[in-house]
Amino acid sequence: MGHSREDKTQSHERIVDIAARRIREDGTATPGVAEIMSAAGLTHGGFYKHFGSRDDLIAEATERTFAQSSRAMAEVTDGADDPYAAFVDWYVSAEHRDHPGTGCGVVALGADAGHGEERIRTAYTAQVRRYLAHLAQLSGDASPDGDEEARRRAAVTLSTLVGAVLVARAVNDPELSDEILGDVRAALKAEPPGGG
Amino acid sequence: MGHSREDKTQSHERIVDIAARRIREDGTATPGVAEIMSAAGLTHGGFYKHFGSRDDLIAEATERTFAQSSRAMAEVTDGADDPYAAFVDWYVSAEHRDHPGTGCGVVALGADAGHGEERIRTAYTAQVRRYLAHLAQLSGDASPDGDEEARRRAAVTLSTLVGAVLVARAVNDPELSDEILGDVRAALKAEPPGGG
DNA sequence: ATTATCTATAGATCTATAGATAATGC
DNA sequence: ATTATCTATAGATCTATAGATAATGC
Repeated sequence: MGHSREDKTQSHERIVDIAARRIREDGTATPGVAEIMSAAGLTHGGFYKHFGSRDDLIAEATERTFAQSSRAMAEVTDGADDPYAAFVDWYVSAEHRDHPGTGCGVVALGADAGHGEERIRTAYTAQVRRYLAHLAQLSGDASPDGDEEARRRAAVTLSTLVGAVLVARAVNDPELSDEILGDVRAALKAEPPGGG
Repeated sequence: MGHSREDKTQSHERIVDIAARRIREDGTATPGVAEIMSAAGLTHGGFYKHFGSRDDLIAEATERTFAQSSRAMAEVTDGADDPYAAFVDWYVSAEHRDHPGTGCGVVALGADAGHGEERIRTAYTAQVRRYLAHLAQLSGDASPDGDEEARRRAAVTLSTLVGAVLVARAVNDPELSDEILGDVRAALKAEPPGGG
């Protein structure tokens, strides 16, 4: 048995990390308490010393998902020659499509957030705002209404990114899936945010 | 008791219609056999005389969802002054966002299709192809590479439509949700498919 | 003494089946 | 006689709890 308080903290982190991956892979409803605890190397009995309920874990895992997304977004764009193109290429990639567990929660958890508890929706909404702000900032629009126009454009860009990955994951024809991703990458980069 | 063979056919249709609505509202995993049968005015015991398993019902309900989507798409564009604008306004509307049960399955079932059985993904893929063909056809592109270009554009447009409604349903700030829908409507109509 | 985790299990829920009931349809 | 639906229930699964165990930490 692991027993120290530090062990407990590490167990907690491990449980949340695993849940954050599993809910993106299979949705918030699918992974059970026993499965998640087992993946964390623990038995299910101790779960309720860590969380008040399964819903509490799912909410915490959702929040962690978006914290990870924020970091990933910054890592991808920071220091890139063309941050906007780097962001598009990262988001609309076969790699991202094929690994939802480590990918963006806005696409993986979109449907679940729509059906879910307020705490999940609040975390989701905050991440959408961060994406919009980041995308708008990447657009170097210098026109008078630049800020407002950039924000409008960011909403459209985000919708396109999210929709492309959602559909690319759902179709069971790999060629069609690749085609959608390729078309969206090309279109978004051909008309970058500040380019009008 | 209702007993005739016609009664059974009607019961079957009612069960599938209700399931097709409920899976779009809450996902394919949520509605139970008992709940769906009860909503159809029946008890759960008779379910397995209609379907081999719950999964069979969900697959049939998915297929019905997309059959309904195909009809809705045609109704919206047929006879419209500007079929493309009519389609965008219909898809990216508050009405569509607020009524997933009668709306498009490509957005409502996207995540479930990604996790789901092959039969669901096949129905989903067929509907994506129909949307792409319809959108490409609405684009009156007369340039040499018109067909190919129109198809590429359709993939981008579909991604934007789907992503906008997914995100608009998930955020819990009504103003942000309305803003995303409004921005996407304006952007897609400002740059219609054949317009370059 | 406290506590992090374990084993065992209660209680609820869900899919699926068995057998009864009351009509239809030959 | 057949069958569409009903009542009742078996069996599996899942969340949550109770009590035991073996360390930590004062």
